Amino acid sequence: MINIKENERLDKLNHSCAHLLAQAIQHLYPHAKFWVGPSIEEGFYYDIDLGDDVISEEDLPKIEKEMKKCSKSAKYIVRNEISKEEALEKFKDDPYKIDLISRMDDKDTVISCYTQGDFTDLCRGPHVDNTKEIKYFKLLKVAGAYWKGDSKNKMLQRIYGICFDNPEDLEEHLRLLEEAKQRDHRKIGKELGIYMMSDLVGRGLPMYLPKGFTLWNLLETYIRNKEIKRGYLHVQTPPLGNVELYKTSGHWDHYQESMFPKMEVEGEEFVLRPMNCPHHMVIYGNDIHSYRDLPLRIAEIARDCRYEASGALKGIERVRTFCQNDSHIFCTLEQVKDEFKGVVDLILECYKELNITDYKFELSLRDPEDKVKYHPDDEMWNKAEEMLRQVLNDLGIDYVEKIGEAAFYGPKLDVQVKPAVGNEITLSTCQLDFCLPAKFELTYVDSNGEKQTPVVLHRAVFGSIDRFIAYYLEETKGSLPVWLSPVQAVVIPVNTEFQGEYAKEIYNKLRDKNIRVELDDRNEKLGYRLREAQTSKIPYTLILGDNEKESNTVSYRLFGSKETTTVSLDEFIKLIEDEQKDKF
RNA sequence: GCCGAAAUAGCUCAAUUGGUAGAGCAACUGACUUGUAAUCAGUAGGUUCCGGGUUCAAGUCCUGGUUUCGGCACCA
Repeated sequence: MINIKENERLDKLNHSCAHLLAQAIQHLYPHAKFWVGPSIEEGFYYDIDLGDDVISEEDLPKIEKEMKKCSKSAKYIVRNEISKEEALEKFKDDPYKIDLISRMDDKDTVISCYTQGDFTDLCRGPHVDNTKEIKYFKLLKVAGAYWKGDSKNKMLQRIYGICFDNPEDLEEHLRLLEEAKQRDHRKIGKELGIYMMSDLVGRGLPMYLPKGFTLWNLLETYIRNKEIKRGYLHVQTPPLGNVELYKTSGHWDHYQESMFPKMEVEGEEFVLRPMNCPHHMVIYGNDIHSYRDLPLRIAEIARDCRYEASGALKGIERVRTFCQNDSHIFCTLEQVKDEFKGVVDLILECYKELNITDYKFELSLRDPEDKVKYHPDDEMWNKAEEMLRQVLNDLGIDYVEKIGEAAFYGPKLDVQVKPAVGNEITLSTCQLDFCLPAKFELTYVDSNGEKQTPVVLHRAVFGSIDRFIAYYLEETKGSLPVWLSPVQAVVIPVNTEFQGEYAKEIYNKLRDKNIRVELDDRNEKLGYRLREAQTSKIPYTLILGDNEKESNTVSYRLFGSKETTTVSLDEFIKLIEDEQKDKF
């Protein structure tokens, strides 16, 4: 999908379209006050204070009509530069503009305004020359948005839209938006019987159906085997813990609002765990460790519960209980770089095998100003952040730095992807931690016989299995690779009476080989059953008629293809086995 | 959590200004025995998300709640 910000002309056009929107709003709602209206990757928006008025989606056509009228009036968009004092005077009745102006640097005395006909807006520009250039646009959605992005502030109304230079591009964009909706994991997940939700169970609490759980188990086996090959040691710990555990870790102070409330039993207080680090710290502390034991990689596919804001829930992408493919690597300071490299290498290896190509790395750093959230040890932070930077540079990995996105205990590397609908999400994460081991008083004995505190890397390749499945369904449009398909093949006898036995025989033989196969010998026409196999996105459809029965072969059709290939059963089995070779 | 919208059969959706809740698919029964994306006929299926209210009459209007969707904030 096109990124408006990357195209100078479209960037300008969309920004100007935001002004056109504001002009139309001013005509229709004369009391409206305007905050900001920038262009963004997917078009533009304008944040508006309408007082007690409400704009809903059904008002958009009316606003678009007024915008068209403003566009047709063909006014030049004229830039004026004024001083700060003049600006303060000019916009004295507009608290939002006053706020913007007064925050501007005093040295930067020149303030620019853009005027088109009866509408003037404070703005840096640049803009297109004339409103008549803004022709092919569409208002897409209305939303609430906090003033200055702060939830403590008043909520303004935001209108989103997009603008192009010609009707074809606009239409194409709208088509892509529609297509994205079609591959939303919530839609595919329902169609393919991956998971379900129930009000009776509770919101944000997904239940995986047989097909979904088959996929889940395959992913678990896949990643666990990879970890075993890389020297990880798997453990199992309980999905809840004593409140003291989280007071020790610091999560009680830093993370409580995301946790389900504590429960009290016989005077003891417990919480459902929101993450697994504390448990793993305790496991490390169960033994004394020599430097010879390190790095010690403790891993677990572990269930966590987080009390996510109700408005944040989204299918299985954002839920209130999920499983992390988690690990904590305990190591010496000298080992951090190699271990970190190992984690990045594992992530890249998995992405390659899963054919995930559209992702980016983010290095999340602390906000040095935020002394409340972040452990106040600048030296520690600087060291940790520099270490991660160095490894990324060594590996030649492109990344962007994000200030204020770090965990409270250390900086992290996140792998970000874009889902079909909505904001970027984190798929994988690797976090460096100099804090928790000290809080749990963890030690190892170094070569001089002295106690040292280990460093910990927190990492998850599948940040959550649930979220990974969500993303992967969208990436593959539900058409999973053979080695991950819940149903790899379906056997269809052409005629249930004459080839039914042969079909059953083939079905049984495939099942004996651990191939995930279904038999469709319902009394329906071949076309009907074939269609269903295709809409279920099953990779192989085996069609067995007299020809196959007599020659002791199978004919298969690959998902999405119209071609039929006839082979012996052994050849077919080998075909499937080859596709999952080296995956488990 | 906040702003806005929505919720009708298992699924996808209809139902004029308030006036008899309907279709396709799926399910079930029967017939048909089928060679590469929907065989035909019949049957059954509903507290119209849940409470309360207005009205002769509510899927439709008002009101409280629940869930979902689009955003914001938060985030694996």
